[in-house]
Amino acid sequence: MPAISKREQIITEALRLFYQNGFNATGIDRIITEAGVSKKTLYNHFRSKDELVLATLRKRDELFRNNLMRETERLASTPREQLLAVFDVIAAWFQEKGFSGCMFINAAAEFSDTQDPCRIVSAEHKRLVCDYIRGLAEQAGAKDPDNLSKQLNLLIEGAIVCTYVGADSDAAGRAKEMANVFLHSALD
Amino acid sequence: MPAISKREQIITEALRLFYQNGFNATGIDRIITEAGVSKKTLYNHFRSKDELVLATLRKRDELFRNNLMRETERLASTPREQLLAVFDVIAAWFQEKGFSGCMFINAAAEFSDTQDPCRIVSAEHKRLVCDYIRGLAEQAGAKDPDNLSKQLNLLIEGAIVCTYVGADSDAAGRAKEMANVFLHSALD
DNA sequence: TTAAAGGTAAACCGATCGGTTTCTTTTGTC
DNA sequence: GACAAAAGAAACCGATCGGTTTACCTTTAA
Repeated sequence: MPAISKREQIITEALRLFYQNGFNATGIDRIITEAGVSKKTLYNHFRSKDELVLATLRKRDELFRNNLMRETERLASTPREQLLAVFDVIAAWFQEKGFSGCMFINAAAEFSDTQDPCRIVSAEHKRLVCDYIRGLAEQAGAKDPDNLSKQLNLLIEGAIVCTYVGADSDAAGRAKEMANVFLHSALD
Repeated sequence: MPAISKREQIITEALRLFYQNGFNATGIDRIITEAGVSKKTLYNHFRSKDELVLATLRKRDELFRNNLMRETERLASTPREQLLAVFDVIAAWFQEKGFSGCMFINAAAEFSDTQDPCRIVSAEHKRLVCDYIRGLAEQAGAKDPDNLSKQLNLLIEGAIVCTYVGADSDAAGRAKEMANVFLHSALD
């Protein structure tokens, strides 16, 4: 067993390519070339491209949420401050080179069947991010944590789209200001 | 010259298929079959698939904004009410059968190059919608119409994503309530 | 020592991709 | 009725798609 398993190599490279260039636009041949792996090996680890796509989405969810939680808790110490810090974390994300929007929004755009496993994983990801925020809202003592978390989540999605599609360079900052308004009404 | 030109037939069908199934996933053969048109005719009217995609996006922008303005002005009479009515219009859009999110968000997901003409048209569309809202905000006498329009626009984008990706069934209603908060601070 | 497991490279598969070409038929106009 | 433009049907192009197969090469553990 090598330090980095072949499976991990493939997922890592597929993650990069799918995120950067889209799912349908990225062929298997491209993935195996850049991962430095043979086609047979890929199909030893994944039954089909669909299964690989699903595995990369799950990996992305894991990496994204871990980073979100780590950075949020690094930037602020109290739950209330953390609810705002979330917007600083996504602002930093928007600045990353290679930023290509939200991979799950992108996946939803390419897989039109709502029952497609990719769509289910994408909806699940959005729910999990919202769950994290609701946890912070509860800790902060919000009157209606569920409502507050859904409001902040909507602002996050809006900021992503305004930045990526609308090329609005300060959408994260605007969303943070807007979030502050709802924080006050939910916590004062 | 027939009542409906071949060009219009092609664009109409391409619009449906691209919106419903995605751009890369929709082949030329499928479009000509469903449009009832020969391949030669399609390539008489459009130099390439890329050009057809671009034409359908422009058509979509026209149809979408015309509908948005018409419905908004049908539902409410004063600019202030119209700013809120926008959210009722998108709520109705979300309910339409065949709703597949925002075609321009979807396009941005598939065309990763920011300089791609499709991306430029998509950004332009978002700007034009925002412009319309800013016009309403000006008429309503908002203190900072530009800021208000960007806030409301961000809420619209958030509602679209929460509905389509997150499967949140009341995102439009939530966005409307949130919009009302900013309307009050900008107009009172 | 050996044999299984897992790897590589490359040929191969049928299907589909975007796009072109050829030839025939229809269509609208003088 | 003659004629040119537009459209249709279908063969064809090279490239790529997702996926399989074959043959050979390492590693590793019994």
